[in-house]
Amino acid sequence: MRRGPRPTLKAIAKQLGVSVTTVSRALNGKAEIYGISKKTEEAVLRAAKKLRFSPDPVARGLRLNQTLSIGLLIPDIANPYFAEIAKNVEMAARRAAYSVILCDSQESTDLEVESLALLRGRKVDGLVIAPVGQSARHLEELQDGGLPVVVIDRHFPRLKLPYVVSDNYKGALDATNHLIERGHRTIACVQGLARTSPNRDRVRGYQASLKKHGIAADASLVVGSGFGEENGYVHAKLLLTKKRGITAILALSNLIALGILRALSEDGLKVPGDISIICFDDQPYCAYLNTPMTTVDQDNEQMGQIAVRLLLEQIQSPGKPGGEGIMLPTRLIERASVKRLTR
Amino acid sequence: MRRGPRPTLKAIAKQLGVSVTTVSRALNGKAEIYGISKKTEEAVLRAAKKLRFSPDPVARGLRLNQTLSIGLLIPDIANPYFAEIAKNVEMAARRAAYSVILCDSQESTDLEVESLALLRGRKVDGLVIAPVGQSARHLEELQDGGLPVVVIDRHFPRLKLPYVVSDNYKGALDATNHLIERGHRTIACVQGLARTSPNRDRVRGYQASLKKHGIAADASLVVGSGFGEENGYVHAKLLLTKKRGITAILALSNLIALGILRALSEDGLKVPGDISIICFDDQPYCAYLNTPMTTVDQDNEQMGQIAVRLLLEQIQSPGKPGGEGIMLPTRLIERASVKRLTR
DNA sequence: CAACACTACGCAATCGTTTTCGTCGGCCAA
DNA sequence: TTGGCCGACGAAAACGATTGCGTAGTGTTG
Repeated sequence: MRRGPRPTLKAIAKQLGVSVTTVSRALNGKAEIYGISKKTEEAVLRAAKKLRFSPDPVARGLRLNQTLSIGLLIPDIANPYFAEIAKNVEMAARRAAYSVILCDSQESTDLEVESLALLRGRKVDGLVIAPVGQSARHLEELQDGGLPVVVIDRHFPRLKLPYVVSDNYKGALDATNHLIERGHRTIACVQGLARTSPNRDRVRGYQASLKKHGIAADASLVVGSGFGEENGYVHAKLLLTKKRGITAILALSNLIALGILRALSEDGLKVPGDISIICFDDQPYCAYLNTPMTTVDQDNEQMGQIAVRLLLEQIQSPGKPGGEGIMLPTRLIERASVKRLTR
Repeated sequence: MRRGPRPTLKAIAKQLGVSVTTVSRALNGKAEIYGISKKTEEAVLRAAKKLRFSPDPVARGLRLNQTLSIGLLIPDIANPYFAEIAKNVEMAARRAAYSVILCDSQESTDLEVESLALLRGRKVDGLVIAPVGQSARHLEELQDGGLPVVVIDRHFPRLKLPYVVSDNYKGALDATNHLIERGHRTIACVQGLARTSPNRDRVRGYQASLKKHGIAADASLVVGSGFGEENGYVHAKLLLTKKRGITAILALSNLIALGILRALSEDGLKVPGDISIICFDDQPYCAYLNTPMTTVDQDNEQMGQIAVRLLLEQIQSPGKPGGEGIMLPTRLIERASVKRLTR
């Protein structure tokens, strides 16, 4: 269909015997402002339609210093949680005529820094970042407002950048309450990366619930050091051998839960018969595990959409003091992995 | 750090008292060709380093008609299978200094067409497409070689575009052989979208295995009409009520398998005690299901990397008759969802 | 009839690079 | 002395779109 090179303003201008200026103005709806006759305007519009003209975004970008694209920086796009966020970011951006340039930092701060430079170099109009979360040094220089940025999933309290995160505190609080209300008293918590904000908030929520119910916090029940599966496996194993009387485990990520399941299965323990489990981050398969898993669902759909909305607001009205930050509610999805204890 | 506007060629030129031309040539390593003295060259290089100069890709793109970006068009980036492919495409592209513009067609051919236009409009240097697969009309016009393209996952035999797909035929053949060798004779197949190439090839593989072992093909054992979970659930239900003697099911996608598990669980049937299952598309959680699932693993890591390699080859040497297509081997991962029958 | 306003446009600069032609001075050979 | 050649660079034209100033022509008014 589309034969040869794409049409340019010049082509249309020559065909109609008018100047490039006039064509540009007519196509940009500025005919009235610049006093272009209806006749000419319509002729231009018709010609443009016939030739399927669309302005070259590269040339446009050079002149206007605006690319109609945003950068999306994700620590691991293969993680279904982030993949879903990416999907919603893409959809929301597309609706606003923006394209998404995807960068995967592979959970490496170095690659995150490199990607940031790359995206700036490409002159994206804005940035949605799910930071690795171990360091914020390189993010600080984004604060000056040169480039609109929204941070998602993990945030840094000291950073003055708008963010969208889950209410991790409340999520963990609810989950722990749920366990305690069903008679559990000795509840372990297998955590992820200790120095990240979601992890800190979740542990705080867990501890707050215990305190509220008058249960003494046992520091040795909070273990783990990563959001991956191996971490869940190892620490479940250790917990099972070293601690007595654990009736429930709160897993601070999905993969951690899978690791715990593996450990339990090896030891012949049943869920929820022997041990109850709640984990963060609902996934499509959670309902189809042999024991459907009770989970703390994060609204990553909203997270992606809101992030883009905040970003576009910044882009459209620069200089405004970018929002403070938004916390999305979590939702406890009850399935079958928690047993009601009767003593 | 980076204060004010980024440095330009002109800035460097003025500072050194040379022309923009000279700066450009020195920076592009063409000093010798154009006879620029070592002295000048080094001065330019030093100044560029000091100012942290990097050429504006937008301006460069306008002049060179090349954007150093590729488009990645995926039917559903939230699907972990595609997310993993996307990750590998991004990594491979980055290694070659290309950026990835992500488009999600949401399994809609209309959106696929729209995205294609958008990516062409953005003048990407190449395209990696996992087509929705229902229609190829809009892909035909990509054949003329104007824009380098590689098709992945699903392909169209009549389309003269290089592709990278799994050996779906062999994967299904192996899986069915595996079942038959363990004594199964009445094997159902719950398929996905019937008109897509992976589905066709898998069904052919399934049928070939039956034939090889002298088992009459029963057309009513091949059911289903989509790769989603609901399809698996519904057709498993129907199979269980209408057909007798089924001892194994081959699920042509991961989500289908989840649906089947749900149906079986509702009917109180155990895997593999009552029914054996093998499904396509290994996922991280497959090993952690209560009955770890035997799967046909596709090498989506390779798929992404090879796709990018093929694409870059086309980009770097245009006019060459883009490769024929590549089939990646699948791998049967044995876990515990298949029972050995003894009669 | 000169001054002015208004209509309907066009010229040319601009964005930052790359690249096609030069140019200019010096040196050497004829 | 002059022609040729080489070393070392520069001017300017692209690439395609946008935009700050014009400005030619027509009509109106004092």
